[in-house]
Parts: sequence; structure tokens; C-alpha cells
Amino acid sequence: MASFEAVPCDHFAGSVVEVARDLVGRWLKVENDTTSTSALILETEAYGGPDDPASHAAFRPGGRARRMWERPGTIYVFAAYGMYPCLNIVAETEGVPGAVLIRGARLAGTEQPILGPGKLGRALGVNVGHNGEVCCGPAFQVSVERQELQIDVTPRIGITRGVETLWRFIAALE
DNA sequence: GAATAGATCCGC
DNA sequence: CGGATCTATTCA
Repeated sequence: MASFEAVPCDHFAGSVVEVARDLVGRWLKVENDTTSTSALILETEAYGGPDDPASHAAFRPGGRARRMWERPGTIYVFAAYGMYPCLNIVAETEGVPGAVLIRGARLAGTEQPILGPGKLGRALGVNVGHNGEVCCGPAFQVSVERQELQIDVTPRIGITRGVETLWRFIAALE
């Protein structure tokens, strides 16, 4: 597999909405101890700070969600209902909470997209132990290369609060 | 210490 | 539609 150039951590030092939209079409590389997996990001959602009622930062400021206050590019993983690992990349700036949830991607070498943060986390071998890793480090990398895809903007899915906010970005499949 | 809620997925 | 299963908050 040809090596790709990874973006620096400060690439994520922008608003969560901007970063979430930017990530669609880029490649995410995940390296475990034994395997290296690349996936084309197809679907993301932005989660903000206390002003966003759907964000963990708003109603669960303690615990793992405090990762959302850390440096841009920090990896935040939480287990939904204790079963499915959901992968987030922290955005904004240090001290300002915000993260981008990766909801869908297509593994390199395959044709079928993986939709749903839980299924994607399992497919990439992500688990809560990756909490605190950095997206510009050895375990997680995002490519500089970005495919020009048509991106649809829709309300977020699977949440009960803040559903009216159009913070979901999904690549239109042809 | 006990009860509750949640950014999910699968099966019937 | 309901269950599986974990984490963190809230109340007593």
C-alpha cells in the first residue's frame, strides 16, 4: 500500500462543523499492533459544546467526554450502550469542547460501505483503549489527499435532542 | 448503594 | 418494537 501524507494536528483546529465537512472524502488510517487499516470517510457528524444539547459535553462533562476539551486531533472513543465503540476526532481549540463522530466509511479494497458508528468501530478494530491517542500520531492518521465528493447536509441521526441541527455530512453515493 | 439514561445494532 | 450491556450522573 502506498504511503500517504498525513495532515498535522492543527488541521483540526477549526469549528467542528467545518472539520466534519472537511473530513468527508479523506482517508483515515488506523494502525493496531498487528494490522493497518485504511478507510474512506463517507459520513460524519459534528458535536459541539454546552450549547449543543446532543453533545456529551453538554450533559456528561465528566468522564471520557472531557477529551472533547483537549487538543484538536485527540481521539475520543466511547462505547454506545456498552457494546459498540464509536470513534470521534476532537476539533475546535484546547479548552473549547467539540468532536466529530465518524459514522460511515468504506474500507480500502472493498466496495461495500460500512454505515453506523458502532459497526465502523468494530471493523476498524477501535476500542475504548484508543481514548487519548492523537490523529496525527502512530495509531491514527488522516490523509492530506481528499476526494471531491458531493456532500449532503442533513439532521443528525440516532439522538433525541438537538435533532433540528443540520450537522450531518454524508457523501452522496452514485 | 441503587436507579436512570444514552451519539447503537440486531432479531422477531 | 424490545433486548443486550457499559459508563457516568443523580439521589439517598
